[in-house]
Amino acid sequence: MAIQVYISPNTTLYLRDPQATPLGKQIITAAISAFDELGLERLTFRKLAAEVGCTEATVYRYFSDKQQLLVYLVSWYWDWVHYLLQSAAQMPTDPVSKLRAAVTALTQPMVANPAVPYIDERILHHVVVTEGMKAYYSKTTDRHNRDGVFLPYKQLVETLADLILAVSPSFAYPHTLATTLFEMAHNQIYYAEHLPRLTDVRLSASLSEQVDVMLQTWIDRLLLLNR
Amino acid sequence: MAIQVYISPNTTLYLRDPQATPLGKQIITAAISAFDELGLERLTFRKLAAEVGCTEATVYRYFSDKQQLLVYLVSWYWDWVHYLLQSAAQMPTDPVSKLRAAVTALTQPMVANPAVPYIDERILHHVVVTEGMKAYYSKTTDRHNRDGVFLPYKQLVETLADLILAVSPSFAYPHTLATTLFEMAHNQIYYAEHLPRLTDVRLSASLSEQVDVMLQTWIDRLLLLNR
DNA sequence: GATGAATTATAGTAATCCTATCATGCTGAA
DNA sequence: TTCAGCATGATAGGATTACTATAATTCATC
Repeated sequence: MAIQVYISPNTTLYLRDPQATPLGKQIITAAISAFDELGLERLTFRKLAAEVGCTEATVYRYFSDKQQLLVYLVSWYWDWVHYLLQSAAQMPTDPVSKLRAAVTALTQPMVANPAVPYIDERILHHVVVTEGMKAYYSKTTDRHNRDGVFLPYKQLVETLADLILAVSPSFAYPHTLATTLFEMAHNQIYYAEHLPRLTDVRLSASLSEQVDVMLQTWIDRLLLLNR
Repeated sequence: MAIQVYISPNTTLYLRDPQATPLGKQIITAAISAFDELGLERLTFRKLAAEVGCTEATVYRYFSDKQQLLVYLVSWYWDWVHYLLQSAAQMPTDPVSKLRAAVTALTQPMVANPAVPYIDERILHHVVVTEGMKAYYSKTTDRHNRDGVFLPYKQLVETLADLILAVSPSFAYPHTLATTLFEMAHNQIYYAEHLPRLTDVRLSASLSEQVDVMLQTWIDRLLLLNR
């Protein structure tokens, strides 16, 4: 695993590679902030272009529409989490510690990647928490999926599912548990922020730790205590 | 519990009560089909009005925008599920059977309600599976929440959380488990349909039963096997 | 049948979502 | 140096969407 991590999403995720030009990188930076502030529905390429200081048409040369732009960012995020997760799971030697380390990693994905100064992982994480599911709950999902756009997420799920099976080979639902853990890591944060009666974690500085402890409990009971 | 179930969503969920007029009922019927076919992004009040046979402005008199319309339908759905869940949990006497019956009920929410002929619960269920989370992952969520719009869902979560605590009073995460079960019941279906590598259930006539068995396993391991 | 309220139809504005075209400026090869 | 080729800017504009204002119509009641 290299120290510097360059993440290159699938080429069907953009019209022109935004990581290849300074303007493209500016668009990515501004897009992350704009998604965070406006959300998918209110974000327009006009506003984004105004933020970047270029024209609407220029943004359209990089991404065909805002849905593609969101999928691009989410895809980048999953690649980054995949790297963090594999790094964390590499050090422990026994399967249980590997899985525990992997789960902890996915509750703390807002570490900065020094190789990519134009992406603020902290803000991107928050964008994925609030907008991420819109990337694959859409009428464009089947087409995107045929283009291999969701491969990063699928591979990440496969990696975690393998760690789950290493701990408990007879567990019948490794993929479901993997996706459920990813979703819990996100929506528990969203609920704590917006709909606190839907969760048992509380908005505070220790939110990530609360979620980590909760997911470890899930692992304990689903896989370890009654093998 | 009455045999006929009339569900009356919060009055901030519409401008004019659609259940009070024949045209309003037609709008609901058409909206459910339109959301199913087009999804939130592609649905417009113009298309919906064309389907109903009225004008765009007429639809606007019932609902201020399509987001409100979606929240209305999802809210109606949660009230319906709440009724089904409580009916199912009423018969058993011991807490474990109550919880099991409740969980089974939420994997089969496409039963028809004879009191409401203008709503096809089967299609509405599918709409909630594919579009439901967009009702509360939105920049309008905080405002809607202040208006009490999500009360039906919160109450449903509270009901299931109580059933969970009755089985396992020391369990620390009853609300999180409740919401997770609701979400699994939906997204496992979505994944089976669109992203099968993210789940272990398979698209077939027995999909509901597969999900039921899976959720019962979750209950078993999280609450029962290691009390 | 007339009156007034409820509802609908018509029309129109502003914004959004794109696409097209042409000019300009920069870069790298001949 | 020149020139081809590409990226971007500038500008325009069309189709659709989102929403609103107002006129027209219906309908119950007196």
